[in-house]
Amino acid sequence: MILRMSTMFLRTLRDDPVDAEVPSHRLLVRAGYIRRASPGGYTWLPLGLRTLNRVATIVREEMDAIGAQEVHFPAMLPREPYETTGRWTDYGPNLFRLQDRRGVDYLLGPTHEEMFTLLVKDLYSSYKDLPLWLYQIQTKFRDEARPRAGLLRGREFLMKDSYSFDIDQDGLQRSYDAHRAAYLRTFDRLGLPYAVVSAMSGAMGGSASEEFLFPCESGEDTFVSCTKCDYAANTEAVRVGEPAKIDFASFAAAVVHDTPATPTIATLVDLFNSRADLKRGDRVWTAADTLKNVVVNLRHPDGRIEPLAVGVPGDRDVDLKRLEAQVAPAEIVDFTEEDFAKNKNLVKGYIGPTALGEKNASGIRYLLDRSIAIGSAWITGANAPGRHVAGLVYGRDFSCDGVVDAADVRDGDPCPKCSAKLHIRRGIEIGHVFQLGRKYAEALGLTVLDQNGKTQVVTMGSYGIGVSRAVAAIAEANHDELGLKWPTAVSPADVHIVIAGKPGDETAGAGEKLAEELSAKNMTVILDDRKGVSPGVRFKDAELIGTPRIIIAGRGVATGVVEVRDRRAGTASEIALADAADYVAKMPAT
RNA sequence: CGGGCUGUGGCGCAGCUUGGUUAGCGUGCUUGUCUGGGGGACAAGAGGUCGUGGGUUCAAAUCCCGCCAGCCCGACCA
Repeated sequence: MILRMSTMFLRTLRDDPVDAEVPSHRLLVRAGYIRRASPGGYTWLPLGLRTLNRVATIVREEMDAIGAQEVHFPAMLPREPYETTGRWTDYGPNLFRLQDRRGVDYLLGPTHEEMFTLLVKDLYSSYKDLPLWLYQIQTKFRDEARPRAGLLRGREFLMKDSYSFDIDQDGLQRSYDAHRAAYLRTFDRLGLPYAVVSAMSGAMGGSASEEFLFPCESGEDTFVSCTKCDYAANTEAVRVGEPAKIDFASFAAAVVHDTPATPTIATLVDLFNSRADLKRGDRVWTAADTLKNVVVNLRHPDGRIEPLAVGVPGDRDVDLKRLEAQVAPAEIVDFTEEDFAKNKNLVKGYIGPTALGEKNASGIRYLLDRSIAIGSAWITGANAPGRHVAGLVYGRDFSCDGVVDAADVRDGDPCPKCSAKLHIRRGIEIGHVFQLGRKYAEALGLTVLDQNGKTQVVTMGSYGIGVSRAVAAIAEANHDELGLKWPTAVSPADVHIVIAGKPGDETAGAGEKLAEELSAKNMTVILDDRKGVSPGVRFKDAELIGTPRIIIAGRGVATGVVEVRDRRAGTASEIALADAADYVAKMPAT
């Protein structure tokens, strides 16, 4: 197939679009792959659509290869199934909702667990039919509060979602493993580097869940990987080990001190180190000796607001994403000045554990970070303006209503598995495999009869790949200052022919002939046959568009050679015109 | 959700402080001539509800208010 630049619907931009910050967004717009159509919505131009389709094809091939079967649902879905599973409410403002002319509610599907579950319920009723793996490649809608970074976080995007249906947990594990393996092959073929990280969430119990993250500075997820063992996890999912108990039998009783004007951890530590009666003999006090207590509000899906206090070591911040993952589906919202005003037992800046907890004065549920050991002694708020208490011992002087993983995770923290140092990085989520269990099957009544004629609730898994996001991630991973440089497997064309000679000379004929030969070998060729465009522009556009091979039909044609460039390796060789098509066809994929 | 910055031909920008002829520059686009291996040269053109709605004024791109959109930062501080 020959794509002629003279007629292709394409306009490359000389300047970077100013509103595009991340490289993939900037280059995909500049090279004429996509155009913004609405906040978080993008139009795919011919080049972009070719790449999108190639990514989708690879995903499809790998799904088909493990025996999954493709179906296709509507994007516009009825309310009722989502009402049944509670997600009409749980998804909150992230769900696009609409009504028909009679006022009946619909939604634009953010993901399709309910519909797949009902489809299988509709048609299957025996264990003999299982396992069953179904998938679709479908446009998804999520009303993101802040779409950004082009395709990386849109409100409308293309996703492959698949679902497995098994009679029991063993079957689910096999389905999960098969999908996980297919994902590894898929991302390898797409030329995307990835880290597979544990995304197991406390609130979800033992359900296994792993994310495939493309490591990248502009990513929105933060994950850790161990420098020594194979442990890797989303920071939200990091579970630190239980600390050893400390014997506090010999500890002195807690003492309340006047600590005027110490509303922050830094001022508090400075005061303790500068006052003769407070400083320690053996070492200076640090922020890690203090216990800070943060109060937030939880907004439950039904709209109920519940205050929650969390205690973490003073040298750490509360990681709201981590905390939110554990209180899901509740969301965390600010604890405001008005809330402080309403609860007289909370003294802002001087909140201490003795006022917190369901049994204490404030009545606010109080959770302690898991890293805090029983028997550890702390400097912390004394619940009175300008007063702190020192030597307050957990397990002797105060208690809590539960433990939580809330403190931020840092580079160099010990690995929960082997205690070596953790390395922290950012990444873009490009895939997610998840053992759903029976939640949806139970809610929607998907059961089959087992070999004993007994009714069994089906066990499900769900597996997603962000197809349009993968295009952006591949662009992030494959570009330089000149433009894109696609892996062979997803490039919009296999080769780009630049005609660099004078108009009317033999270079145009040579380019045409080469294009025909390559096309006959089943390759897709971009042929720059534009009239009156200078060689410089042709070179720049070829590099910007970024096919892995570029052929220059220029001054060499007179002596029977063309230049063949490897855009990814940055190398070039002179090849005889007559051999060029064979040579390019045999170049290894990169 | 909060804060900051921004919105002027396709793209990148100036003009706004201090309101006042026909809103300007680069690039891109059209036409012509030249050029032809790194976004080439010269010339002549087309293209604008100055994001949007309201207000102030004799007069608004410019001042004021609302809204919409974009980018960045933040979201808890014991």
